[in-house]
Amino acid sequence: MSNPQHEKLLLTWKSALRQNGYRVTQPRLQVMEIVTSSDMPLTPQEIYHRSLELDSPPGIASVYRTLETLEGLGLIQQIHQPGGCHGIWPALEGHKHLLLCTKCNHMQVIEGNEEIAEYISMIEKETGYQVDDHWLQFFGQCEDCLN
Amino acid sequence: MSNPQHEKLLLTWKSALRQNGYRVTQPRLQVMEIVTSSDMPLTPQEIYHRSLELDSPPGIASVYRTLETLEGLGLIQQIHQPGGCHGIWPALEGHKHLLLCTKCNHMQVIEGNEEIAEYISMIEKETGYQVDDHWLQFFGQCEDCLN
DNA sequence: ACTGATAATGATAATTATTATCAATAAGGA
DNA sequence: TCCTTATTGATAATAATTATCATTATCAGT
Repeated sequence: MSNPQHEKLLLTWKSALRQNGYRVTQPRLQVMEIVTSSDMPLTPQEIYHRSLELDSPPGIASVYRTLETLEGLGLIQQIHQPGGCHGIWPALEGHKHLLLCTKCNHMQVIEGNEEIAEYISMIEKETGYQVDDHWLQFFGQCEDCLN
Repeated sequence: MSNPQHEKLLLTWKSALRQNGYRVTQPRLQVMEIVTSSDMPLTPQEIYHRSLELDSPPGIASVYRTLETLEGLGLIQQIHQPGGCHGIWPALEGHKHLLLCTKCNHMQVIEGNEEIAEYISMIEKETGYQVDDHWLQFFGQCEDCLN
């Protein structure tokens, strides 16, 4: 509803489906409508429950299938927030940045300094947000995996 | 095994348990041993499966309970990586940074620029990593929730 | 607009992950 | 060593996701 890209995005997605040999079906349209019009990230379950307000809601399986398809086309991505996922690691003291190897999953912790303090105050001014915390992770390959 | 903080961390955790009225039990020790000695984030399932190598492995329920306790004491935290979690959002084009309101879940996308380019090259020099991507999220309160 | 091939759906069973239950066990203070 | 009770193991319950398959609806070709 509040996403201004809503209409434009829907058109893009529909043609992306067609161009890749997928049919533009009712259940897919319903899911895409919900996803593109939301102003916050939604879980598959949340999308499904929102769809129940509609006249002929899609089955839960179609919601998952549609999301799988959209992700395969690179149209959606997962957003990660504290409180989800499962990677367990000893708690980090103070403010740290993470460096993760996408090959071997090795994780390295970097002491966070003032690298982005200026950036943060700029963001606060521009957006009106009060930034309490940030989360900076780098992904790449560690020394071992490069050789 | 490769975590150098291993022994020290275990001692810290054991006294933290005792100081908070928790008993230091066999299953808890087994889980803590696995978590502190790993050089990569592990899911509860991964921890459980690793524990099966041990002589009297803990039950799966105790693995979850131990992790819950350790998290409650602030000794562990979850690490999020692409591929987990469930928040669905239209794919972002180019490089963006995220601003998330921890009260209303509103998400705002910020155009990523060169704010941390210097920081990245410094990290590459210091660690030997090749950084392919990064992930910068800010958490706080949006303008609306502040009022 | 109609038709046919088949991709996609709905309903539901199966699988997987996590949490709850409760009698039996073991930690640790006296 | 004993006693209290926090904790455990086994397993049932719940929740989330994926697989199965007969039926349906999309859309290319008339």
